[in-house]
Amino acid sequence: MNGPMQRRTTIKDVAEAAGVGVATVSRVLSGGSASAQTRERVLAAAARLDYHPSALGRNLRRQRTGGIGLLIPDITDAFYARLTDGVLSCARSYGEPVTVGVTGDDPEREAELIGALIEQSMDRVIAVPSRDEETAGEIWAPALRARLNVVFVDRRGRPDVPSVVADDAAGVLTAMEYLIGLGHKKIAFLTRHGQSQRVTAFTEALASLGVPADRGLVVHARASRDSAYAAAAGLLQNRPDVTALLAGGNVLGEAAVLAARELDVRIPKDVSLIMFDDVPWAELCSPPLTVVARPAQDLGYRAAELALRQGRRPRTVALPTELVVRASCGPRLR
Amino acid sequence: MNGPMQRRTTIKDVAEAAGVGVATVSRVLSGGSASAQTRERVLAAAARLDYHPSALGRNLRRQRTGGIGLLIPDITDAFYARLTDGVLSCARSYGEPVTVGVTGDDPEREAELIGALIEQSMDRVIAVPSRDEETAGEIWAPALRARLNVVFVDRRGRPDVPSVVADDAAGVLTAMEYLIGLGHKKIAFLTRHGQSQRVTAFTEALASLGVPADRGLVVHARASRDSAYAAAAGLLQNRPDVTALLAGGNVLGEAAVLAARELDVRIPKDVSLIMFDDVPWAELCSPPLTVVARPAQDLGYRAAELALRQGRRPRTVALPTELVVRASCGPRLR
DNA sequence: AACTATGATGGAATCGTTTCCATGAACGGT
DNA sequence: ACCGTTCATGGAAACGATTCCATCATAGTT
Repeated sequence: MNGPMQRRTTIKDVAEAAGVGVATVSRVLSGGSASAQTRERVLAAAARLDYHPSALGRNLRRQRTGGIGLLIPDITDAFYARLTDGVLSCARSYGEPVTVGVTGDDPEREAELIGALIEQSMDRVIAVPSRDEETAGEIWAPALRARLNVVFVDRRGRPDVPSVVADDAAGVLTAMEYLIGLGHKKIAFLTRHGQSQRVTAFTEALASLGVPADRGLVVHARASRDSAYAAAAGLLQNRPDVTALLAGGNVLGEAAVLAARELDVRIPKDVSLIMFDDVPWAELCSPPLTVVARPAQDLGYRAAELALRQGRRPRTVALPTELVVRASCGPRLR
Repeated sequence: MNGPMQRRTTIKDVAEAAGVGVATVSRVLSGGSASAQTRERVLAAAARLDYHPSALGRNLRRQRTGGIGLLIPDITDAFYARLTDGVLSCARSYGEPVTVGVTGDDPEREAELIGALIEQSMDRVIAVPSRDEETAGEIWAPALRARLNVVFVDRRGRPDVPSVVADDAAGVLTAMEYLIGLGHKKIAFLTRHGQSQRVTAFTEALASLGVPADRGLVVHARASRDSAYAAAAGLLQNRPDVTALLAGGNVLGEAAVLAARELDVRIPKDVSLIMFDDVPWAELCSPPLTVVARPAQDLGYRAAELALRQGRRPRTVALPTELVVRASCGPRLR
């Protein structure tokens, strides 16, 4: 701005101003041994010089950067936005910054972001792994070799890395019980990458509730919103026998609602709908959507607590899901 | 994991293995002067030792941390999630990480987060300032003194800091023209902190279109979702003469839809509704909402480009808004 | 008075990379 | 053969904070 750049005040300046050694200033500012008189002089000098320590020297000496690295698939997905909010809340209470990266569920991008975190020696990482156990193991091996404190969230990645997840299986089961209780037998599951546990739970729930499985009723969409819409529309068009739909995420739920409207499929008269995740707009739909609510903020908060924790850590933390019944499900009419 | 922690490979190891000096390794890896033969030997040694430079030494030597700091009011607000997505997209194309902080529109939290960015010597910052020009000036003074490259986004903060904003005034005017064109005279504006420019534009639009202003029709909500709902419900209850409502943000729009439903106010028969920001669920509502669309991702992307830019920068970048007509507005019936 | 223990203090090494600047080799011209 | 220029090269300083360890002063005990 105005005039030549002034040199930033350093610990040497404070030491000189207080008439002590730099080790003494460092001890005073970080709680080490110092007499009351020395402490007073140092703090007065620091205040007078408006001294703010630089993290750069500290980071080099300690061989690590503070803060948390967070890797998520999509920040515009309301669920991941709220999960991020949970991480930020917890991190803030510890005074730790959060560096966010979006992987797009692409393993190459994930590997690149992991490399960047290692380069910064950011040793606490929370991630929604883009791949399941075997490939995630490989992608995350450099991070573990570099001794990063990794916590997976929302999905399990490798068995030896702690994870914080929602009890998806219970959520799916509860939803299926509800729909089957309403008489539905032809229930579709709209899913996408990263939801293999929900797919497994769907199949197992059908078996345990005595409903014949129909493999054609598990429809996979790709990562984009357009693909989700196409999958939903395709299902509603090609399978008019379907009377209930479980959407594995809120982007899929959104696609299902739009496709139903476009095809004049009435919810819940023609098709009952349950979607995963309670997002604010679930209530705004007409009818308001019944959802399997997963505690996004809590998942994030707990993952951050685990990542910031020293010493022994639990292997997996599972948080409960909850069926929130609104008005998008009705009895089977055909 | 297994065995004692191995020391990380450093540039000295590579130098020794290649039989050169560390300055030579540094030059080879960062594009300086080196013979072809030397270059080959250094790169082979680096590959063989699986050497990855540490940013910690570089940061200290250069007196700065790479990456961008981003301060926004609320990551769970769909508009800010998409703005963040835009910042992340641009940053990724430059290979720069992004550290995210949530201010909650609280000046104290903002000041604290600014301090943390200065401590890390993170010298490129994008922020939605929590306050208007005068107070933002004061809060951001330390950042400017520390010569951080600051760009404000979505809101203007101080005149001497570049900003990337949407043309809110034009957006409000277009919306008001549309509503007045439909015959509405009693138009309410539901707003919250940080939207003073939209409020001003609302008042000016009424004046320029010859509609008498009614100060009771500008209703301020506080920062929370609950407060937004209370404000919307209060307005609809206390002012049955209102036939149109402009919501200044998507959280306010959501509150208006919920309150209308709760009070059996039909949209658009009883009250027409336009809200700011096109969010994915605007289309999901019944009826789908007419919106003033602001390009959230573009705002973020352009702000990141500006923040990463060297040399001379434009003072303000204004991106256009667009009225997206769906089905939540109708002619005045009373 | 001498000895021992304890706490405060400070000089300097350390962390890893960048970059300055001196040095030497090689090449071209006279 | 000598001189001047250019390019490659490497030793070491620098960046700022932390932390180790030697030193000294003080207090208590014998």
